[in-house]
Amino acid sequence: MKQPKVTVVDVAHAAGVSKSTVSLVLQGSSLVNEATRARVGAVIRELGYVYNRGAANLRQSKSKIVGIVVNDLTNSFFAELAVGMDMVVQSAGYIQFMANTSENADRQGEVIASMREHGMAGLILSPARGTTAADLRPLVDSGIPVVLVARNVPGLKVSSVVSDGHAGAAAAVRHLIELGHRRIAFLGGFNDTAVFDERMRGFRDALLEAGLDASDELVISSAPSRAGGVAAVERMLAMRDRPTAALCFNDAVAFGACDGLRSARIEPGVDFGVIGFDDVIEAKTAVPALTTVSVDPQGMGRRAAQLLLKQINAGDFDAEAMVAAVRLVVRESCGAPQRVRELTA
Amino acid sequence: MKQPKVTVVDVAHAAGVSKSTVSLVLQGSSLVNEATRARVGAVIRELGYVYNRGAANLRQSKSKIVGIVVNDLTNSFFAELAVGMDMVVQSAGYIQFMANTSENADRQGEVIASMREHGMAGLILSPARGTTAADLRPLVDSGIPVVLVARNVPGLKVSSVVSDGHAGAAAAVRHLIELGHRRIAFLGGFNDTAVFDERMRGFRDALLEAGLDASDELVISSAPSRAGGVAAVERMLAMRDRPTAALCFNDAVAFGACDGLRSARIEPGVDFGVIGFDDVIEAKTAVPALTTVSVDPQGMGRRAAQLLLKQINAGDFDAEAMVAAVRLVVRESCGAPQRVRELTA
DNA sequence: CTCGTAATTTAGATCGTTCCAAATTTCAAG
DNA sequence: CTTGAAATTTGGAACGATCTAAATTACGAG
Repeated sequence: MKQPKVTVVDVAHAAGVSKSTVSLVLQGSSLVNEATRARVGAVIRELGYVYNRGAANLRQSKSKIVGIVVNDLTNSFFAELAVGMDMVVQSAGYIQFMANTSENADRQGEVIASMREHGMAGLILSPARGTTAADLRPLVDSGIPVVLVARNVPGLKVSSVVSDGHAGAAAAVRHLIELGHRRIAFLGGFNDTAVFDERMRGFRDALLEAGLDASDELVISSAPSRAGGVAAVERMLAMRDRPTAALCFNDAVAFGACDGLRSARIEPGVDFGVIGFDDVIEAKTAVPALTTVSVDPQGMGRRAAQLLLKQINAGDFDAEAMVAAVRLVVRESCGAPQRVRELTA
Repeated sequence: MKQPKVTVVDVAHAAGVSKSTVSLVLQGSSLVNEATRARVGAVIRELGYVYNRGAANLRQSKSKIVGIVVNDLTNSFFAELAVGMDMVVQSAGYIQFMANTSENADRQGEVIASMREHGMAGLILSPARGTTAADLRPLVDSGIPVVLVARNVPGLKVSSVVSDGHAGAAAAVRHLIELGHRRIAFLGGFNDTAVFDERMRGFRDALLEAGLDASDELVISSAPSRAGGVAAVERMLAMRDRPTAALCFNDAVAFGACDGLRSARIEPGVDFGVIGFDDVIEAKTAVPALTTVSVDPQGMGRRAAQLLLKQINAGDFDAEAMVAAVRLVVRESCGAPQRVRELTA
């Protein structure tokens, strides 16, 4: 079982040439004679030679490895993101270290350090909650290209690809207003994150633009989860002047909000308008089907990977911020006339 | 920006010792004097030295890298699987190459070859459909530990971690029988896969054990997707002696089956019993909530990773087959008295 | 034949680490 | 002071590739 590992020298010896020639063949150089190339190729296959990229990198010091670090792979939004990256990384002939941090910034620091030691050429990071600029500064300063995706880290001069949370939230709110709602809440999400901030500002701007109330009490933050949605909706229902609709931080919160409404005997989509954010897979099949802001995570992942590869290949580069467009997918939970709009979107 | 990369020699020079001593410090050897260790450590931090694991591996020829190759990361079942592996791999101080194959065996071959060139110490593979023993033979023969997970590849002597499809299917069928069903179908899945075969046999054995009809016409294969479920249920409804319940190949098929039943004005969970397989996240929140066989993919991932690491550390090892237990989660789609059983499971 | 140029091939240094064998330092006992 | 064992430190050869500069071979022209 334990093969004694064949190297270029073995191949060279077996083919009756020098290791330099074998190296040339490996690189597909045009310098080598056709007959020689064929002979060496045959020997390579015969001996079952496996190229040692580590040894090569040592000399060349530029690897074909990128790092992908994601905060939560069990969330289908981020899984799609990762798959999008995977596609372009693979077809560019690179391979990726990929790690999940479970929103743990310490763990994130460890895996990034480990990837660095292993010689990654660049990193795509969907940062864990609580990631600070200081955490990433050493990496960025070392000159390794870094692309942040989905979430930004304030105070850091690196490239990023994020969705247009402001526009998405505003579009959602405008739609609710159009449906006749006049008092609208924003539910869920931790209010210390950049993503929350952006979506919430979109929410507020759209209200102000329509001359409606946008006071702070309408913004109820909570964990960005189903449970958080339940909690937030409870607090909302306790208000004296109750809203008639809500934009939720993400789809998980929206589902939780629906749960909470039902246990108060309020039917989401009929008695109360609910809109989510992200358009996760379940949004389409839930009851009622969730109106939500669709983000195309796979496309975002692809774009982030393309940006990273571009920066790796360019010796020098500047930080570049990309904002991915979003679109409102109208289904049933907002109480709109059924499905009419989704078809035209 | 472009740091001129500091090496052990630089550190050695700055600390006034030899590179051998620095190496010793790096490895935490007890041979080195406490004062020296401290001084070197300080210099390392000061210069921002980054360990080059590639160079080290070259000399030691044993890396801290494992490969994880998954057939479909957008499927939450496999995403959970990957997260389980990630957890144990990370805490063992390893780092993983991770790639998605989208059920493409060619792509799978490419990424595995690439990972090999990069020097992975072992591989966990959830094989793409159509993977043959011949595809993996060279890798296995090279002595690199391989663990197959979720799906097996017949004719290959490697370790594997799979769920107990036979027992799960049998338990589901017994439950349906207990509820009074006497004619039960098996819907969906490609009948040329090992997983299909196993679940289908569990289905048939449970029927025979109860003295019920288990003829071939009750097994209707199709794509293992929502669309496949719709198609399968249509064919089932065209039978003269119509079943009153069905076990589905997986949850996606089960959802499709529900869709198909509804468009025939048959209410799943009331007029017809449906059971799925895998217990994906949506199963709990669907309407009706899906009765299904729960597999604990994260636990399976963890076990697979533990097995792989064990084999990597053991110089020599034997192929080991693990079968993960499953449990039936009774919800509403099978028409059972609501929720009673889930609480006791 | 002999030459010069183009086409091939090659020796040997190098990348950043580990590891062996040997050298050096330390220090308590004689 | 010596001395020898224990404690530290170190030079230099690997590891498996690439790369440079130089060596060798081929071949058509004179």
